[in-house]
Amino acid sequence: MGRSPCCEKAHTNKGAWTKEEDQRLINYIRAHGEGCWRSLPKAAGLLRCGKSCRLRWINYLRPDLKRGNFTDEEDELIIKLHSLLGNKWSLIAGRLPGRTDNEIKNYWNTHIKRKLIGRGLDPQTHRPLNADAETATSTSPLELINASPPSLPLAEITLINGGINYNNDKPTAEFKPRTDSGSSGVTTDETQQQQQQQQQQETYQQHRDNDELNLELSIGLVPSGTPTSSANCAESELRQLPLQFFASPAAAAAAVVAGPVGLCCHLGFQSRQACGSCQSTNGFYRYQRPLDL
DNA sequence: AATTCCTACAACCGCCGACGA
DNA sequence: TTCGTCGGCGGTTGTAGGAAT
Repeated sequence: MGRSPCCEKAHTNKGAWTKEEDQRLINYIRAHGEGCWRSLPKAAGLLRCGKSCRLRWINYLRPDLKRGNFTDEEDELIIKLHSLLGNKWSLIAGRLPGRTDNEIKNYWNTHIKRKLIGRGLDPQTHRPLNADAETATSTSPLELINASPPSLPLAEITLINGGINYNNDKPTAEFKPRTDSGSSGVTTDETQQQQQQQQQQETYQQHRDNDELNLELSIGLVPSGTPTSSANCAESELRQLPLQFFASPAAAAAAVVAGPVGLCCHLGFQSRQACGSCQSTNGFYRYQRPLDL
């Protein structure tokens, strides 16, 4: 037995919305607020599916929507957030006031993808396009978070070339190499895996030592009580972060997006000099100044 | 001027998780 | 515990309008 349709499709309009339909929807929501989308069309006198009403309102009619082209700052923020979250458009949209997930998704597919390709980066992995073919089936940073042990303390996360480090109170972070073996179903025996990981770690170290490409991205939760507009967020403050535990890796990832987040991204060729907003400790860049998002 | 191609984006579809009965 | 409903999400499609031929 299949699922019942969300609405009676035989008597619903489809396609582009008319001005009259828009006005009916606006008037109804102004009068009654956003409520039960299923019953809204009938109550508002619309021959539309409730889902369609919701989409129209959220993506087009909402008064707080920002219209117009994306700014360069928004571009870069989307790129950074995508490198962290993958295609989690709703989470990304949550960090861009006035922008919708649909809008960002479309903008990504039409503009940013090309922009990244122009920079020589793979839009999905954010890694160099000329990287080895075996990295094509790479794991997204969010997947790496999901692959991490449950109830992970998320005081600070550092993503490095697709790898991920969890830094809590230890100055030396353990590097977790990315797993490039493709689908999670592929398994090798343990010694092979260990050898592979060791090799990857050595390769990574070599790249670091040789000052080659720097694709580091650091992210940390802003300590509670720290003003996000603060010019300086000393690392000592970060150390005092109470450890936070999350019920699931997904919850941890969501917390990264929901709360104030400090981001620092280094693209291009490696230089030992950190940007003004972060500092390097033990080879790992950490943000100093939270980004005002 | 007509036709074809390309781009941008609004809208739809199907799936999933949360929630209540 | 199971089942049905609902809201939300991401992927995909349809189409209007502009550019190229």
